[in-house]
Amino acid sequence: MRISFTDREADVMQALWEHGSSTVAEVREYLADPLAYTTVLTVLRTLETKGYIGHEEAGRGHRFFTKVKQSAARKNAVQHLTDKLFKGSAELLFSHMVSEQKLSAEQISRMRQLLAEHVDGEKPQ
Amino acid sequence: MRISFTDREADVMQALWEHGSSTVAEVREYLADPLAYTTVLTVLRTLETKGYIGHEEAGRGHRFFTKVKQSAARKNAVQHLTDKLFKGSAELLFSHMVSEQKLSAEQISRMRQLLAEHVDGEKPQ
DNA sequence: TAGTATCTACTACAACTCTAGTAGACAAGG
DNA sequence: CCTTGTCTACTAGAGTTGTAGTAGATACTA
Repeated sequence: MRISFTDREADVMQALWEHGSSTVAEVREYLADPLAYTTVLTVLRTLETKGYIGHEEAGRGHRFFTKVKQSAARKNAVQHLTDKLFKGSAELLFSHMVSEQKLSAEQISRMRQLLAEHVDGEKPQ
Repeated sequence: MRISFTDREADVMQALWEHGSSTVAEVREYLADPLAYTTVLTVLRTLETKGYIGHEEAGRGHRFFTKVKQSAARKNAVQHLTDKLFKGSAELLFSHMVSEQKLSAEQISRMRQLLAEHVDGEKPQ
């Protein structure tokens, strides 16, 4: 099943992943854009309807928590982007990132390091 | 200005980038999903309204052509994905790709090659 | 030139998105 | 107990997306 968020939903999920289960008021504070309390609540309920989050009673209010892993959502999003704009080729996406997304020398060297480690992990000598 | 496509719009843009300027009937053939002629036309008109494509008279019909570069759209999409799900860190996205997006050994070695070349390009000794 | 096929333009409509207001429940303060 | 604040549930409305039908123009065909 496809995991996908609208922009605003992604903001809210990000807040929940980052801060753990939260009340509406808390989520509202975490968000960069100033939204009405009810607006945040509506987004949360939408996410719950879609099955991406759940909630439990907590005193007078509710406390919302994620039900999908951030890594799963990321994987899904990267896959979707790859399919839609990079003809399904992760490699193409990668080479785009390297050439277009002006990366610093340090970033590049860290990436090389990462790749080297990954290869080592795959083929333990 | 933000460049963003809905899923269907992305399909159509992909077709136009890949095959060059095309008529409605042609785009319709390029698409994987079987859509009504009028549906394709509607998507094209939406894209035109948004300024992403243009059209010229061609015999009885129209011929549509892209007005934004594929690389620009890609860049924009990667940026957006990075912002929304990777806390704005391209590096995080990259490391996710390396660790989660099961890549073949060949792909990894090609990536390493790419990175090596990129560094050389940056610092011509 | 009358019929048929093909186009674009306009319209439709349900589902989803985004934002928020209002109503009603509930709890705390005095 | 009554007022006030906070919380969720319900409702709302404008905008977008996805899909397609109908109408009317235009061109080919017999």
